[in-house]
Amino acid sequence: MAHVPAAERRPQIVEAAIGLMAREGVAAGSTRAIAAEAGVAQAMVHYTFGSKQALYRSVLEELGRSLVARVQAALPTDADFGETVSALVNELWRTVTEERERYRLLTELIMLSLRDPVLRQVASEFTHNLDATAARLLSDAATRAGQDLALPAEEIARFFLSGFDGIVTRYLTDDYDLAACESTLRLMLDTTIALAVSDARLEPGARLER
Amino acid sequence: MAHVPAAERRPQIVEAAIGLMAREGVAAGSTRAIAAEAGVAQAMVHYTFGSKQALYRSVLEELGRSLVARVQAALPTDADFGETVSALVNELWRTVTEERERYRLLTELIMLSLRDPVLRQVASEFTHNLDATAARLLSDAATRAGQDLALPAEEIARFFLSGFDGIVTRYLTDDYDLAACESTLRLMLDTTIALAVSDARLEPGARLER
DNA sequence: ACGAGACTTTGTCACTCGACTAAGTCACTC
DNA sequence: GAGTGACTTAGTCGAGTGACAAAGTCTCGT
Repeated sequence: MAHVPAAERRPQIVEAAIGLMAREGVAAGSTRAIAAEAGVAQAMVHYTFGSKQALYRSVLEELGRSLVARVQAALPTDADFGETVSALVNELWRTVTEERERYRLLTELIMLSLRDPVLRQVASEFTHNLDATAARLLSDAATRAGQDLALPAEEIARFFLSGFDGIVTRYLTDDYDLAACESTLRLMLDTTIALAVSDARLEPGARLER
Repeated sequence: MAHVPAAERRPQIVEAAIGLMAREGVAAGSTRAIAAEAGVAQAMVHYTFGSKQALYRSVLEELGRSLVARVQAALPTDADFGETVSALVNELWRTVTEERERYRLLTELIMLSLRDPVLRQVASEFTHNLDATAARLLSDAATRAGQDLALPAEEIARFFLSGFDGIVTRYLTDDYDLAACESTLRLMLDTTIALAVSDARLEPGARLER
């Protein structure tokens, strides 16, 4: 193997880790298997990242980065509020279905991270980053359309992203019920838009105790 | 260790597995660790269940069974539609918050199961069972209140349960943002009820591409 | 009370894991 | 072009894994 600076080795190993783990699951992501996938010696992984945890951290960050980048790139330049939100949601869904294994890995990795104090931090930042990005996109779209949001953008973002996350879990569980997932997603999208633009809030509160 | 029929040994080991794995994560659920938690020899686990996979299967089934049982037990005897749904959702949320670690384990286990052909089946059945139960509870509540549902009960059930699942994921990710989760849940509940009883559907379709 | 079969234990097998060491090899700087 | 430091490799360590075999122990039906 030719000598390559660690800075170039890093993304190469991260990509190998993503490819392998997306294909065979997080549990298959041993340093040995990842090294083999990348075509380097096992000790290389520890030399480059220091620990398995640090590699996982990089993998998690890379998965989050690429997801957000792809969806943000689909932002329409001129469209009304509903169209803008629809376009973004469509791109998000398209990403999940086209890169299903990659997205499944992201979900697995987040669950795994919750047991590790360091990775937990990364997962938490990922979620908050997603929330903040969605909220910004929402309020930008409203401003551009000259509309006021009926609820705080953060609240709408959390509402939709939570729902989306649940739908994705179902999509991953049930291979073949794509139609049901898309129907639920459509409902979630329509609801979110209605929630965002309608002045009349849906039966205000007090349904939940405390 | 006294001699005990396998039929009694089984739930004892399952409970030990749940306790241990809820506390320390699925990854900590080796047959040795589980046996130690249950106070039996390691070989006992294989004698009783045949394989680790079969034990995990039993654990998954038990977690699902107890969750559904608890929520169903909270069904009000006489209440209008909104109150009934609210009561059930409150009980569901209370279950998740009170037995947080147990519920986190259920989530972890489902994700893990998706990589195993046998366990995948169990996870899929669990989800469908939840959907069917929720749909039945919904249409019963509507019937009792003399109301018609504006959408098929199954669709409403899937909508809510997807959203709930996503909120739980967030709750597990963010220890301290309980308030945000409960606020999103309230929104999800109000939306679901509005979706169920309103004649006017929210902006019918065409927002999602094929 | 005794035999059979269900339960239990100890011990081991073959394998995998993350991490590290020590001995290299290459590329870049002076 | 020599040498220094960054990169690469093979090899190993100790711990842990699921599974199983063999031998021992108890319980229940007869």
